[in-house]
Amino acid sequence: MRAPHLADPLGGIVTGGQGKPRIHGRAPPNPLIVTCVTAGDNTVYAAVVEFWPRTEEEALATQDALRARVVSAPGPADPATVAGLDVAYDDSGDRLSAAVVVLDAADLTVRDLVTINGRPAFRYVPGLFAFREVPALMAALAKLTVRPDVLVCDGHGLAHPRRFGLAAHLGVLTDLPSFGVGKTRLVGEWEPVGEERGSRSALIDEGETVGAVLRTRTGVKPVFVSVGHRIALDNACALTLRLAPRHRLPETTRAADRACRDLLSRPARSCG
DNA sequence: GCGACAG
DNA sequence: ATCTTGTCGC
Repeated sequence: MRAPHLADPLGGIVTGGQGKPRIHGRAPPNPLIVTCVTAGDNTVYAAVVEFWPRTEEEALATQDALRARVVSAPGPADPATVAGLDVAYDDSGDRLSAAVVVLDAADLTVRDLVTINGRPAFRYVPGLFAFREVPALMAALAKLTVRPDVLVCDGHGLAHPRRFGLAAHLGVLTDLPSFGVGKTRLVGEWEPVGEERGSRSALIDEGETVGAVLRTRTGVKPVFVSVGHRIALDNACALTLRLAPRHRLPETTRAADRACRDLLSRPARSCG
C-alpha cells in the first residue's frame, strides 16, 4: 500500500488512520511523512520518503546524498500528461498553499488538480529553497489520481550551485521525469538570447551547461529551463515551448499558480 | 568589505 | 514569495 506517485520509501511505511501513527520498517529521525487517504477504509497510509533536515548543515548533507540518485535520461519527448507545481504564501509567511495540476499535454485541459494548505518547512535560503516547499508539494502529489508523465517545477533543476535544485529534488523523490522553469537566474551566465520565440542560449556555470535560457514569447524576457531528473534539456525546452503557446510561462505553472493562490485567498477549508 | 542570491 | 498604479501594446 503506497501512493502510486511516490518513489520507493526510504524509511518505511506509516499506518495509523485515526489512531497514533506507526512506522513499519526503519524509523529515521526527522522523517518527511507523506500521507494519503485510501478511498476504501479511510485508513491513512504514508510513505517516509526522506530524512528531513532541520539545519542548513543537515540540508546540505541531504542534498549531497540525494544528488547521487539523479538519473540522466532522454525522457519522454511526447508525454500524455504534464504536471505543474506551485506554492503561494500568506502575508505572515508562515502559512502556504501548494498546488499540483495535471494537464493533458495534447490540449492543455485539466485532468487532475490537488491543492493543500500547509507550512513552510524551512526558512528561505538561496540554494536550499526546495526544503521550504517539498513537503507540501509531496503531500499534494500523493493525492493525485492521474499519474503525470513529467513534472514541470517552479524553480531550477540542475542549474543550482550543487546541481540539485527543487526540480531535481522532486524528481528524485517521486522518480518521475522532472525539470524546472525559473523566472530568474540562480547560477550561470549566458550569451544574449535571440528575440524570437524559440531562441535559446546555453546557461553555463563553472564551465558546464546547466540549463537553457529560452525565449517563449518574442520580445519578452526569457525563462530558465533546467533538467531535474530522467529528462534531457532538449526535451525539456521543446516541452516548455509546447506548454507556453501564448504566455511567457508554461500553462502548467500558470494553472498551478492560480490554484494555490485561489486556495490561499479562500475561506479556511479542509482538503481531505 | 561589497554584491549576488530559485521562490 | 509578497507589498503595489499606471501604462504600453497586441
